[in-house]
Amino acid sequence: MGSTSVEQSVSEIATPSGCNACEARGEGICGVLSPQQLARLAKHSKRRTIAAGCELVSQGEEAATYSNVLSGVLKLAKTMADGRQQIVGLQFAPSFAGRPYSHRSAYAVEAASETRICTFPRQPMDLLALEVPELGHRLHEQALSELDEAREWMLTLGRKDALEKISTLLLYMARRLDPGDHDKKCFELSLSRQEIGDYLGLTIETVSRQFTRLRKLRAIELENLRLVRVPNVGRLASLASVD
Amino acid sequence: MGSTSVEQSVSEIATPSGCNACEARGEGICGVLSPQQLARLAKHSKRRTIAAGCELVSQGEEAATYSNVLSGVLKLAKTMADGRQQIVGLQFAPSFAGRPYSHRSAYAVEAASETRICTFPRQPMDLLALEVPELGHRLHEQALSELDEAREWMLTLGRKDALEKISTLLLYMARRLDPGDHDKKCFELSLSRQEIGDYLGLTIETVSRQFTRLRKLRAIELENLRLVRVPNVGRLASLASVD
DNA sequence: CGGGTCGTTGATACGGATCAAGGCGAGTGG
DNA sequence: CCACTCGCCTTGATCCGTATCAACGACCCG
Repeated sequence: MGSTSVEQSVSEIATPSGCNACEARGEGICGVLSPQQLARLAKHSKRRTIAAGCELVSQGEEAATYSNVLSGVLKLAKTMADGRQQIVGLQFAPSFAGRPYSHRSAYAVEAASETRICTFPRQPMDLLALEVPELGHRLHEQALSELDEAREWMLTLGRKDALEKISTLLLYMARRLDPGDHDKKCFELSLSRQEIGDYLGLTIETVSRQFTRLRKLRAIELENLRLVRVPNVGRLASLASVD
Repeated sequence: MGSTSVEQSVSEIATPSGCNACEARGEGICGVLSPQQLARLAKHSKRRTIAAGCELVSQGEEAATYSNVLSGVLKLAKTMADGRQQIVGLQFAPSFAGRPYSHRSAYAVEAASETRICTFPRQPMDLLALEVPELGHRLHEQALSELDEAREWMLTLGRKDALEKISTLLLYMARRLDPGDHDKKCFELSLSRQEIGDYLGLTIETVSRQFTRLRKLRAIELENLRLVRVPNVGRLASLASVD
């Protein structure tokens, strides 16, 4: 699980003259900014493509920049002194990544898959968030929905068994990566078996066994190790003990 | 675990002409409001004393009011269809309780111990939060620190064993209920053994055994079932595997 | 081809759940 | 005042789900 440094994996640095064409402009936080405000931020912003496994911010570090996720998935992970690890959240496009208003990050931020992000320095962003109520509000809303998600996950971690945990994760990923309310879903899992274990408080062996179990139950099909097909979302949801 | 209704347990309703004397005024949400703004909120606010076990908001309900916790402890709990329960957070004075900007509550809010709160209707509060950046910011900060706390708890739930879980909880309660950086702490536990289990993903029997274990290890002393004395915070922290 | 990483599968160990019994304090009624 | 009950907690015996240990397969890359 050796994480590469950011510098090594920058494969594209472009000045964002093209905020207007940015895919995160609509739903992301930039959507609420006026052209002038956007210019203030964009002056120092950089687009980067981050390789899977690359660490953006390490645990305990006071990050100098925030990011918007343009595509791909970031994982937020806490590691204990003896190496035990817990993933405490994932960030999909087009979300904002960072802990607003200066705080050491209590977790590392790492690319789960190859990820494109737009980074910008913390200070102007914090100022803008205080000056522009709409921006502050957008960040607040995101924090609230991450809080809802974290609490939902506490229920999964504390009270579900291994099969329910894996089903819950697959359902969650399916909803994020193949949106819309089809009955069937298909998506590319952006986490390794180890990472799934670290998200659910399980070992890789248990993760693997439950995948096999779900396949035998015909709740999922695996095209390959990463490509998951869910033929019937309702059945998976009932295995996950989700509403 | 029968929860009484709010109405039955109101033992004191006073018009808050006395916001100025309010103990939550300084650190709480209200601290950032001008007298006029405060008046707008206070017009509809009510102080109540809530008995332990009384449910303020039920899971899935769209709450009509927010509250400030003046004293005591509220617990936030999620319950699955088959009855499994997980506590996903506690709120101590002087914090704000509620999900800003209208959303169904994903969890029930219940008094863990006898609790005094100040309630006020949602709508004027939401408006005020949008109009007064300082208030929005304060709520945002609280959401962020609850998020940090929830993620810390995910690590506890997913990766710690029973002894570490109980030690982590006791340390957390000690810090909240007996603040200051003494080496010794003493506090009244506001949760039953069942509730502790529901917070940590354990059964009451396991909770009880770990209490006994901690007593034998001389990491805690129990005056009675609820009154805990911690002779050496550092030792408890190392049992909790906390930084 | 050999070596490395990642995932799967099997055998066994162990921590916490479950089942069962009993203790203790508070409230109630005789 | 005591006997009784009820809720809450503790302790012991046993069971089971997941961790651990070990072997092996699939795939990739040198």
